[in-house]
Amino acid sequence: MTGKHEKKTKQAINREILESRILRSAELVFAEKGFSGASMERIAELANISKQNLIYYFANKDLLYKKVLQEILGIWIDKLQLLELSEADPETSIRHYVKEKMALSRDYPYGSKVFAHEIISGAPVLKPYLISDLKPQFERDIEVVNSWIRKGFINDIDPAHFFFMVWSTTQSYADFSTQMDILMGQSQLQGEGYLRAEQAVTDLILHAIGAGKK
Amino acid sequence: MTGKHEKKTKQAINREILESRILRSAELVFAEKGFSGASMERIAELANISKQNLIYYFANKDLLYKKVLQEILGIWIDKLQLLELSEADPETSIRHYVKEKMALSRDYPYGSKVFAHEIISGAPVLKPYLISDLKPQFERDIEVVNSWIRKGFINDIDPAHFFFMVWSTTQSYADFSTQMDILMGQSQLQGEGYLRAEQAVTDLILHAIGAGKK
DNA sequence: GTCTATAGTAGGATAGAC
DNA sequence: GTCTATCCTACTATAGAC
Repeated sequence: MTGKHEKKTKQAINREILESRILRSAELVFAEKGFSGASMERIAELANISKQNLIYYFANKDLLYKKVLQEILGIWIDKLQLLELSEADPETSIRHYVKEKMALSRDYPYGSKVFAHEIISGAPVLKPYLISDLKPQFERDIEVVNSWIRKGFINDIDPAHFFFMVWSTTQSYADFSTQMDILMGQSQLQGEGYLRAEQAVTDLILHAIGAGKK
Repeated sequence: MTGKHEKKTKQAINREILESRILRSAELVFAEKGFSGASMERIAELANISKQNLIYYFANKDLLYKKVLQEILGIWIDKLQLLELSEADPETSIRHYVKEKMALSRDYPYGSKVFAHEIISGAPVLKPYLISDLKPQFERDIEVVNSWIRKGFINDIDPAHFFFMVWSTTQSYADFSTQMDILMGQSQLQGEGYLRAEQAVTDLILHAIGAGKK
């Protein structure tokens, strides 16, 4: 009935859907148990397929782990280019940057946790990608901040350590959410509470660099 | 020759030395591989004893892991009481607090990483201790900051999110050192470089809350 | 493309000699 | 207290039927 090409497309779409379901399951398990603690069985179970079928789609655990990591790093690098906004004033740029980073922590908490596990473990898999993909962007963004300093728009801060602060602070809302939930009560960081967190972080960071003083 | 009691003491001392050597080895392996990735064999190897002998001192992996976690949490809670300094002005208190926290990241990087792995994984072991030991101190410290705000010493910030920022920023110098080394060059965070980091972080945080304006 | 069965291996833990 | 030998479980990965 259906032509060969149409059939293939449908298959391809199904495959894509299943693969992304597998990747989301893997993300969750790697986030909770780390690489070694994650079992292919558990990932398959969450994706509602058999372990053997999982291996059909992703030949082994290493490959699956690598895919999950590349996915989250790709999203991060894609969404976070301070450079794009270099025309804008520091306050607008930083507000946007922090908002995006906080949104990533809210929308991809498991990816963030997998990334954190990986870096803490010494980045055995991700190291080359940090060098090739993250470092160039980091250096461009440093230059943007330096130009703000030269123009007197913000305080004479250390740009590298400033970025470390923004990253660690915003990412902690994903990585350390367990601790925050314990200390504040879980409800304090959902819905409205998360907006308050975003506002608080933005305010602290803007004051930290003296933005908005013109 | 030696009396019974003296002998026992000597044994006890040797035991203590060996146990702390084991704990340091375990800290390192748990930091690099997480709980599941760490093998008792590897820990024993680092401590220069046999796996079976390791089990003689620490009956199983869970127990060893728990000990390592309790040790680092104990050190942190012990050294970080903002309350103790509530008599001092905000700038002095915060300078001291950040300095201590940065020192902990430098001196106990592996402990910090084990802690991070644990929290990211949902704090399955540490949760009760966070509730019983960390939370009360957190609430006292929140009150100290609130009193500063009431007296007009610092900006009207959100104390909880302020602490999250300080913790995540300072701990990232232990947990995310791999990433920092890649981005800045490893030499940039040793010796003098670490002092510069401490200075940069302190400045950013003091400005963030508007301390020192009196 | 999905399943059953199973090979292969790593690692935690125990028993018992010395 | 330390060692050798061994058991047992959990998990990755492969082979082959359907």
